[in-house]
Amino acid sequence: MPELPEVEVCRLGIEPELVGQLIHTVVIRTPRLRQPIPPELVPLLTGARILAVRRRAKYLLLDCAGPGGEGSVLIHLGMSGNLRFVPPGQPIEKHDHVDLVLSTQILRLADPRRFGLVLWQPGPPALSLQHPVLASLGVEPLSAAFTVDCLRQAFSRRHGPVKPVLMDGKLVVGIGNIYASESLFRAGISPLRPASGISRPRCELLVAAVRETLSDAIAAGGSSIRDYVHSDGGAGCFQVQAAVYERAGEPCRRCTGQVRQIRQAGRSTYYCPSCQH
DNA sequence: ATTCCCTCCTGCGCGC
DNA sequence: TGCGCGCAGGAGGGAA
Repeated sequence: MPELPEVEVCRLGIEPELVGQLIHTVVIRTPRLRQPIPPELVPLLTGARILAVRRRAKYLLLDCAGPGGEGSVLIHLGMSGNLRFVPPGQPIEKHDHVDLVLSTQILRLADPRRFGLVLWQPGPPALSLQHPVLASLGVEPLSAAFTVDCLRQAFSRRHGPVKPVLMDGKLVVGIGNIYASESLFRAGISPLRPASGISRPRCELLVAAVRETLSDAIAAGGSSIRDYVHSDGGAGCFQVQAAVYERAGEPCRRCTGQVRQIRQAGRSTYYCPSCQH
């Protein structure tokens, strides 16, 4: 489900509830996610305190310190994961896989498709970025490091269509299938255009478009597409504003044309052929 | 090195 | 009503 904005909205929602809290117990009901949940998580986290809640790409990082030492919990929500606070005694539902039991509430991870991850990186918070799943990730699109030069460098050796390239986390993180289409629409760039051939002025447009699209989505509370829910249970509302995503055949919001749906690298792409070149 | 295809898994909407 | 099919926010691995 979640791309960068949804993960960031989730982080913003859970951070004030989690920081400073003591973890009473951890319950792993379903260890089999995309990778097995490391069983040592239970003894390591029992009695530990949560010091910070950070985000890197689409991963949430819970920095913890306790009797078993310090380390960070890495959580990825995959396609269908969500984190919610529930009161003690809340009945377990079918896809509730992990509980972080705090003093007055439980942080519960549910993930029907089980494409998510819960991992552990021992050591101080700075070391968490060296975990194998994080070590070779690209630049954060909302950081100062995401510049036109950075994007041009990344595009220079990529001769395939720009849309799948934009989704490659080795270059830029956090841009998934929705926001790739939306950002390209905002920049007026065709998803079919070869990445390496995009001019500097167009790269400038794209950097700005990615930043704006992601920030707007965060401000709007994340996407409400399909089963996305906030940690407090409220739905996001970005879909209302989606310019092209899942709007095949509908009128473009900017011109009189129709939104078209194509397939790229196995994923649906939406764009307006008359606005995007 | 880059690019595409497949896979992991469940649920949903659609056509028949 | 029910069944089969295709598709769905991700991302890593392997083949070409």
